[in-house]
Amino acid sequence: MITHKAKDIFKDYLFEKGLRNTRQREEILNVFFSADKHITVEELFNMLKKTVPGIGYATVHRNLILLCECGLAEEIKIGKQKSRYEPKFGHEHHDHLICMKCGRFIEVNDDKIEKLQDKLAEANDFSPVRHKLEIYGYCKECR
Amino acid sequence: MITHKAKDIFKDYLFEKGLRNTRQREEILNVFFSADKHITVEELFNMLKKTVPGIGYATVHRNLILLCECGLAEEIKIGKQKSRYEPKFGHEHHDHLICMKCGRFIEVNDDKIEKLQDKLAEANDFSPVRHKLEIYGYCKECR
DNA sequence: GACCATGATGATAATGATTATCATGAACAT
DNA sequence: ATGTTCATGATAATCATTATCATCATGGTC
Repeated sequence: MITHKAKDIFKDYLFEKGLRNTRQREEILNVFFSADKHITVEELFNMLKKTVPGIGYATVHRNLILLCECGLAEEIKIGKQKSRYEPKFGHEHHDHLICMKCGRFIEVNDDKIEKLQDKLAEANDFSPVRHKLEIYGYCKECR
Repeated sequence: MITHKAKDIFKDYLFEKGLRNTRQREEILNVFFSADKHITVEELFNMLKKTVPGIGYATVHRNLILLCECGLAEEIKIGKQKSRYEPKFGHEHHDHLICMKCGRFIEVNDDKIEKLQDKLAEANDFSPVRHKLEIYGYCKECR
C-alpha cells in the first residue's frame, strides 16, 4: 500500500539530491509499494511494463537502488538467489524464517533476541549497527 | 591445522561416492585447512599454485564444493562479496560480527540466542534446521 | 606390471545477475 | 521558450560462478 508519506519522502530525497521526478519514478514507487513483499528487479520490471510500456530494465534497477538509498526499500540477498527488494516505509525491522522447500519467507521479530545480540556484540568490543538473522528450515505446509 | 581425521573423512567420502584421490585433492585439503579462515576460491587458488604448479581454478572451485558436501567446509556469502569458505572440522556452529569498515569477521557464539531462535521458529509453526546470524557494525579498531 | 574404464584435471567458454555506457529524450529553473 | 543537466532505454561490459570437453591419471583387474 503506497502512502502519501512515502511519496513525500521520495520526492524530498530527489529534491535534496538535485534529481528529477519522472513518470517512471512515480510508477516504480507505486507498483513497488503495492506489490508483494520481496520482489525481484525482474518481477517488478514485468509488472511495470503494463503500466509504463517501453520502460527499461536498467531504469527499474537504478531506481530500486535509489529507493534503498532513501530508506524506502531494503535489498535482501539470500545465498545465491537474485536480489529481492522489500518496501520499508512504516515497517520496523524483522528477521526471516526461510522455508528450504517452498522458499517462502516468514517475517518475525523478537525483542529478547535483539537485546541479546547487542550484548553479545558489546562483549566483543563491537559496536552493532544492524543485523541479519535468517533461520532456515521447513514451514508448516512443507515439513 | 589439518588433522589426520579430516583427511580420513575426506577419503572416506571419496570412496563412498566412487571418486578418486588425487594429488590436487590432497593439497587442496592441506592448504585449505592450514590457511586463514574465510578464504575465497581465488585466494586458495593462488596459494595452491605454489604447491601444485599448473593447478586450475576450476579444480580448486570444484573441490571446495566437494569439501562442503562432505561437511569439511562451509560456504559463506555476505552481501555481494564473493563466496568465502571456512574449514569446519572440529568447529561448532558460530555467528559472525562483521566490521563494516575493515571487513574483518569475529566469530561468536551465544547459547541463549540459539535457544530463543528455536522458540521463535516453533512459535511460527516452523521447523528450524540451521540459521545464519550476522551482526554488522564496527570493531574495536575501527569504531 | 600392463590394461582399461571412468573419473579428474585444466583451459576455456558459457552463464546469469548486476552494473556501466552513451545517444537521445525529458524535467525544471530561468 | 530555452538551455542545462539529469533520466531513460538499449545494449554492452563486468565479474563471479559454473559448464564443457579433450586429455590425463587413478585404481581396480587380469
